[in-house]
Amino acid sequence: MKNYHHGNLKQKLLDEGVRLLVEEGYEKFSLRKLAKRCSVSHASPYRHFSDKNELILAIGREVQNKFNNALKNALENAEGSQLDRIRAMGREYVYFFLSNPDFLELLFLTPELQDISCGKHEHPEGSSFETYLSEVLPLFEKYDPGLFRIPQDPSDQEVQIPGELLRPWCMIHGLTVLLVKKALPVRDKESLDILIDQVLTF
Amino acid sequence: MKNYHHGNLKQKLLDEGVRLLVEEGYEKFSLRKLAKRCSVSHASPYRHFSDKNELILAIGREVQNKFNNALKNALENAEGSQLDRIRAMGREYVYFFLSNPDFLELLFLTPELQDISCGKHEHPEGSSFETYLSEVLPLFEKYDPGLFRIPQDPSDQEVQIPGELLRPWCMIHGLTVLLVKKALPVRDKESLDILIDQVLTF
DNA sequence: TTTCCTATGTTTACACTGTCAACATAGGAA
DNA sequence: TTCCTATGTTGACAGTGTAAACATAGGAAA
Repeated sequence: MKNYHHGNLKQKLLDEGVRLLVEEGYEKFSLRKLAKRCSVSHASPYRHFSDKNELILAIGREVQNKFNNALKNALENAEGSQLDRIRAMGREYVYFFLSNPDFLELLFLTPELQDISCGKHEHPEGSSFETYLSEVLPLFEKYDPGLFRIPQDPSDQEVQIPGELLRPWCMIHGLTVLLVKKALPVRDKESLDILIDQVLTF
Repeated sequence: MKNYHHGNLKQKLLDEGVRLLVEEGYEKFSLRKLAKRCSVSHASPYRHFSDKNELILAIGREVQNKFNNALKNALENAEGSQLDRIRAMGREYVYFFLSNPDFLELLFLTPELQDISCGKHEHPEGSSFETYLSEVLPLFEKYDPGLFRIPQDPSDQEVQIPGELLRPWCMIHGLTVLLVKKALPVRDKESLDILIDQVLTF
């Protein structure tokens, strides 16, 4: 039997998994469909992931990395004032989820993935919020960097995120949800960018 | 056979459905479990709802109504300046989802439900965003009410929501997500309220 | 009262799902 | 050359959504 061993099934599962997720949506995603797509029997994913949850979590990390890189690039290539740079990142934030609406669910709603996107830092890449903080931090040298650390023990903590960083994040995330869910109609990219700037005004 | 006909199964499915959803979470929710809970055979829900989706959509509307009423009450009972009243509503917004985290998924992520929570108005109760707009509108008499209408045809529309209303909504929704997903630790209700006020400062 | 219709329930069946255990083999380590 | 293990396959199982065929309670009509 030829190609009994696949070679690099794990990565193929991840790549094809992202595609399947985009095509079918989170609800209709299934392990067996994914296995079939990779031309492999329905149980073989279990050699690489202990669980469906574990697979989706890994896919989430892939998407998370893309998202973080997109934000980082936008921030690094932006010019102008601090506010200009934050706005550039905000645009990228919106674009990212607008062109892949299912990623919004994936990153912020999958029960196991919420830790990745929002807070706890079990894997080295860090959460999008942490990336946001650490990237935006240099724009605000006046603050003590210690202020931005997300505490290890959530049970005994004071609110530590300064409003100057928290508020843009809340704002742009809320706007993204409204846009992705089509609560706000936008005519074209111009008016979208105007809307983003309008919202990111402090 | 006694009680062959149930009496009011439809409402019981909705009530028990909300409970099941809270207990098991959105992922593990199943029609058959719900039927068993209602002491009824697994196919009987189909006499009242054409679909699992349709049932969840109906449950969503129940939750939506609770949510809208909670916001409305908070706004009506609030005193003080316009900003004070918006902040009161913001607190209620956060409390609601913090005490029932699964409702956040239900209202804003269920594919079919996004229309309910966010924008399109197929049912009379209106979306939470519309409720928000129509309730908050009186606080801003200086604006033309026409500005706040969500347009019927999304394809040919200008951005029409004034920033004074859009920004608080984005803000409080983004904050809610961060809090529900535990990205931001809060010690107690006092510091939570401080955080909300901090974020809702314009 | 009797008849019969329909709303609402049940039963059975099917394809599909996640998951596991038993098995098979490719390809490197000893 | 031998054998081990990582990686694949096959078959089974319980649970899922859904549809079709069937049953009856309880009111409408006679």
